[in-house]
Amino acid sequence: MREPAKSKAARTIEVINRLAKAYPEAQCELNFANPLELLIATILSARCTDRQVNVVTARLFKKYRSPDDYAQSDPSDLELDLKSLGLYRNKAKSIQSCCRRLIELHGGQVPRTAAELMQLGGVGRKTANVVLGNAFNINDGIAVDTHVARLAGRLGLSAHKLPEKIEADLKKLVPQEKWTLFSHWLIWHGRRRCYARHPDCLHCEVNDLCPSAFRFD
DNA sequence: CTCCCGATAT
DNA sequence: ATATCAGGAG
Repeated sequence: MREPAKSKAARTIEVINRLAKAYPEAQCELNFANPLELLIATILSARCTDRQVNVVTARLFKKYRSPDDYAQSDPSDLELDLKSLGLYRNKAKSIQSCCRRLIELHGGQVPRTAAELMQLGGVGRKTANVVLGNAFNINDGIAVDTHVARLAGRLGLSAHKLPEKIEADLKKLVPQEKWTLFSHWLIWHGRRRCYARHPDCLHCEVNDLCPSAFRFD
């Protein structure tokens, strides 16, 4: 007699327990010293690796220390500083409009609600959730990036493609106090085991809980 | 939906 | 050569 299939809720809790044990040190891998730096770093992280972002921000954060520094800088100068990241024109434009509105609407301070963050240029749900969770320790949402989207699909936790819908599914399955950490666990697992191209299901800590395991050979 | 885009791994 | 990387705007 075979075990009845676990409910999705119970499976999610088991996945959380396993990944928490596998990655006890999981945390944000973008380097930052204050909320503004995390906001900028997260805008820059679109479609490029954290490692690349950290190389650029190491010198960027010495050159630009306040929203005014970004807002008043020559756009083409800022573009050059961001060139190695790709999408650098968009990112420069986003940072400048973001910092202008930061000054106009919030006195240069980074706001602490998703709605206010998303009114800033270049800031969507994912970036807002990252800043709230990692700069302010506010579990207001689950940051759904490329890794979280991919793993939520493979693990059978959401059948949707749109990040907002995936986030809504995950919020029902994950205890709110773990929303920020949950993103980190999936991201760390995505980077170290559940790769986009050839996931290492053989050594995966949750392969027995994963409906997609060993289907990538 | 398309566009933005360089660095890296395969 | 091609896929992928902490997405967001038009």
